[in-house]
Amino acid sequence: MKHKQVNLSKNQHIVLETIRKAKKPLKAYSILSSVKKKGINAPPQVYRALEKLVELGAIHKIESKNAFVDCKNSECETSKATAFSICKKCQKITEIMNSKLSTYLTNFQDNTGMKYEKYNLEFYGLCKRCKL
Amino acid sequence: MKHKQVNLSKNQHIVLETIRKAKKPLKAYSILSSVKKKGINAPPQVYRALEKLVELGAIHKIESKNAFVDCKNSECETSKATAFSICKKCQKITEIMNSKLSTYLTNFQDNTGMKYEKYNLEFYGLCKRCKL
DNA sequence: TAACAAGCGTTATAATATAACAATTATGTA
DNA sequence: TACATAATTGTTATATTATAACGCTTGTTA
Repeated sequence: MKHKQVNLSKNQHIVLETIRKAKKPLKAYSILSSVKKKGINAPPQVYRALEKLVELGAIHKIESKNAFVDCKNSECETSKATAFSICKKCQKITEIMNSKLSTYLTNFQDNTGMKYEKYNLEFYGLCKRCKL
Repeated sequence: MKHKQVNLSKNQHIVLETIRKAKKPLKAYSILSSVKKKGINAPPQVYRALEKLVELGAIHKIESKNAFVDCKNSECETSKATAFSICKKCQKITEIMNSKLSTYLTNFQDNTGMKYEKYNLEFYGLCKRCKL
């Protein structure tokens, strides 16, 4: 699985590596406290890096959690089509990579005449382990 | 079929009516300033009402905007399956009511063994008018 | 009518995010 | 090279969104 980090700036690189090492989605201020030892001191530095990384498709924002995960999908050049499953109990979040789903949603048209360029889908439920 | 607002408390009723009258999704603090004249003075009063109304399915939260809209879908007893289109330019937000879509997503299963109970889907793009 | 759940009002504060500005670094191109 | 310019950085301050905690009141129901 290929990772994208070639043209990243110093702060972008630090933030991305922090997110990649995490096993859970990270919140901005949690990232901030992790990277203070690397010389990143203030929120705007983190938020700017996050914004850029989202643009690049290197990470995704879980909107309902205000948290960030790295993109595991090598086909994901930009964050135009994202889907996640979120366990309500253990909070485990998994990116859903299902070509039928993404094809279905990418081609979806409602009756308002709107041209969709991007979507984000968040499923909630109980994961395999928490169901027991 | 019971009307959704019959059993609402005073604050819940005020907040719901404010959202219903609005033509756009409202943010919590915008609601707060609208309802000060009706005796609601502090954020927790608004947030409590919003939480309950979301639970009841009377309103939905647009996660990527931190804003609330009333549910236009009479079948929507609780907010278990929601989809919206969001215009990137004019910010117009429309609830998508499409039974094929909701059936497809409600029955969707990925390969992680997770049981989905709820989803929220947000499409972004340009609405008919802004496309021109 | 006692007991309990739900709701209320209030103060304070936590958590999330951005504005604004000056300085620095990277990149393209004449 | 040298200049323009776009991107990035560091910093302070502040805006925005959301919740904790506490005691009181109201509504429900056994």
